[in-house]
Amino acid sequence: MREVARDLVGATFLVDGVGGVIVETEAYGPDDPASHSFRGPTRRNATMFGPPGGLYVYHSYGIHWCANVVCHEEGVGAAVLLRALEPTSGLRRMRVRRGLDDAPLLCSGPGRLTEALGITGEHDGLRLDRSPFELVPAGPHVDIVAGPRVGITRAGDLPWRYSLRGSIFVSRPRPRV
DNA sequence: GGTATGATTGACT
DNA sequence: GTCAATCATACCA
Repeated sequence: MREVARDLVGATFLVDGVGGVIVETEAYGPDDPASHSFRGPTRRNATMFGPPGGLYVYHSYGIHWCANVVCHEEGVGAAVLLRALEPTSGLRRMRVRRGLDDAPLLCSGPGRLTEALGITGEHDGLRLDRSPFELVPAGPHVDIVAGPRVGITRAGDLPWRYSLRGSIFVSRPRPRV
């Protein structure tokens, strides 16, 4: 799933026509203490064990939604967290949903991203290759920076955060350039 | 049934 | 830099 995480950087992701270019992702896999799938299937993470190419959405801190792309590693649940994107389409709707004007603040963080795109728990388990989603692969020349993942309490040393080098749209703890 | 915790964010010192 | 908000989920009894 680290490969998927890298491939997603630079891809264009839209929900109902609203979205942009993915600039930051994180990989969560099997044998990964920080992954929701680590302790086996539960009600929340069931989607992670479902078909690859689905969207895994969960509620975080009782406040935010976080969106992941499901992928499998040897049949075990794995996913890629979408952390940030560069807004390119539907800026107006994003600004209304976020209550902000500043473009770099619209989607620079997993909770912000889902709010701007209108992703909620109702999207959990849906397939990404169907409406309202659109996922356009990145071009061949994507300059990626790898670094430690953000906000986790276990396995914090694994460099499974990937971001677009130099992008101002990545989330707060800026990756080392 | 009860409690601890978190893949975050925004406000405040 | 520090800290509270806020609640679904997971885990334990």
